[in-house]
Amino acid sequence: MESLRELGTEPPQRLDLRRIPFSGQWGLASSVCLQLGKNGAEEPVPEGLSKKEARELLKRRAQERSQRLAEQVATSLRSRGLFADVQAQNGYVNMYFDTADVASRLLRAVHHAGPDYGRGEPKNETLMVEYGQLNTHKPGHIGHLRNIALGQALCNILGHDGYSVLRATYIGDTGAAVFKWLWGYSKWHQGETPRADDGGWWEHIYVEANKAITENPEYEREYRELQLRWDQRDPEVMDLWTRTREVSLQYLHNLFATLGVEFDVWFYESQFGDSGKEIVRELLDKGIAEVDEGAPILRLDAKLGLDRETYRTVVLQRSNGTPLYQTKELALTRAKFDNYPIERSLNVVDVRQTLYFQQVFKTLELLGYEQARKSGHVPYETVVLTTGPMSSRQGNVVIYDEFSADMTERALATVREKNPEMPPAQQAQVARAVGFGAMKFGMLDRDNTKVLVFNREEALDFDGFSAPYVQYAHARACSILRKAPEIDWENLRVPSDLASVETDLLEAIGNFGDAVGRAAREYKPLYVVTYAYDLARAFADFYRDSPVLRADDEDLRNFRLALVYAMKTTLANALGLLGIVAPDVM
RNA sequence: GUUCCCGUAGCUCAGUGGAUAGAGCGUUUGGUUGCGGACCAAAAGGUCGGGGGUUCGAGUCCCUCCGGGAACGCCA
Repeated sequence: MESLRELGTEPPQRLDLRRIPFSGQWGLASSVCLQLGKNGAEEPVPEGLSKKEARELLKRRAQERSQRLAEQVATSLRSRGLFADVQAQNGYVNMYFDTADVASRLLRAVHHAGPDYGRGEPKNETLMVEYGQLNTHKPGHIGHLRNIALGQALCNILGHDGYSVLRATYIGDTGAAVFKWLWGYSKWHQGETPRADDGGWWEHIYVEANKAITENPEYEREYRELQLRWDQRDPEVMDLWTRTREVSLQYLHNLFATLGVEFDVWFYESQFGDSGKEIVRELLDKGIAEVDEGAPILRLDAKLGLDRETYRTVVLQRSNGTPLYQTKELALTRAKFDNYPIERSLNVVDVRQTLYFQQVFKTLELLGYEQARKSGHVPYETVVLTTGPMSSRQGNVVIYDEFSADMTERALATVREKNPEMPPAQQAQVARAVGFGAMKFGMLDRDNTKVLVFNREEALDFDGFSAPYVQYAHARACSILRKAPEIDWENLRVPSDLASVETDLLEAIGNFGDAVGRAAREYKPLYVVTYAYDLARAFADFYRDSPVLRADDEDLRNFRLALVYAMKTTLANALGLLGIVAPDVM
């Protein structure tokens, strides 16, 4: 600012400072001269130019003015000696720091923080994140996998960024599908022992029952009667439901366990029917809701005085008095607000339910729940097959158990090929890390807003932009560190003439906290995925060009070892946030 | 009809209003005196769906059109 005044130019109110696009040196850039450059560029334009040409000319003049101004500012700043260097480039003023100093601070910071490297400031806020909403009496499929991978990563990321996170799941144990399954089971599979380890078995019974019920009105009546008996707590039906539900829940626990997922709170759909009806009564009593065609409804847009269709109208309960999905959702969300010390509640659910969640949170706002304002739906697009959407009714789903078995089997074959001398137990362990890593990575490697077309061949491909690539970088770093002497942190000396592969790697390591913060702010684990890949790539470039163990100078070797250590630590942290194991060997 | 999302290299996708739009796969050509070749290098490949606008500056923001998907009162 002072430099600008010295030059007789009045600086703007706020000085814009940004990081210089990295090319070997760290520093800050200001575009202030670009903004000022437009002044005085409107000198007369020569006759005979087209409008476009005139515009281009003015643009060019502004550019030149900016650059001249930037050069003057740079000269002035240089003389003050605050920065290691100051340069004018493309109209920007670039102020550079001392490279070795920045590098040294960064490496020590990573060493000091270890697993906490990249943590955000404590936020003093508790969130509840709900994900992994599976149904009992049905298998998990790859659509659920995207949900679980996203939810798990999001919880880890929010936690690392400084929030206190409660992990919750909500299990559908009373939907129509459950009763169709129960009907089919008692009709044709009575003697069979329910299986906690076989999603396909549950799927088969459901698909068979659904088909029969659709085709035969008599069966339709039978299944509805079963549902009615459950509503009336008929002992025989309750017993069947309880027994099979128990095993099915065991299946779900197993499924979550293989993915390394643990929840602090389990909610069940069957808990919220009655409390849902209570909320509906309350909404009617307070005059917020009304009855229309026999069903309680809430005209949200009218209630909120909105002209444009936004929240529309929500039907709160069936006209026959039974609860709807959204009835229970209201009760569930209120239970979260009432029973847990949370400021925010997030639901990781696919994008098709956006409107319902907007309605639920708005309704609770009308009931005076302040937490509802900050709460919300974290939507993501669906997983579809190359043949179209999955439909568990028709049975064209890719069942989770079968897919994960494929993945680990394929991984095991690769491990055996690459490491024939490795003990079988370790081969299996590495294969699990790689198989599950690749599976999750494949679910996280695109934006939430994009439909994921599942392609088995691509999913099984471990090359390129994939978990194994990133995991491999980690294993290689571990391998170098295993063979190296202890790092002498006391006498860490960073050379002043760093190679570009070294500064690029340092830059990548230093970006971790930003990636975590951004991913937490925008609820997008993808940022951590691309970050982890970029870091691994920077490391690959580094160890190709910069020998570590064979570095000819002791200080240089010590520095490079510290660099490898910092990269390994950061990469392990990043993979950990994604729920992916970082193997020491592979 | 209303609202929301998507459209970037042959394919699948990144890209925080900022400096020369990047990866992976695929294609072509290469790489063992080498810390582990699940790797690396080079080449080819772009009207960022079209058109307006805002801005010193637009793939990014606004408007509009086109193409694809989704949600819209008693399914979950």
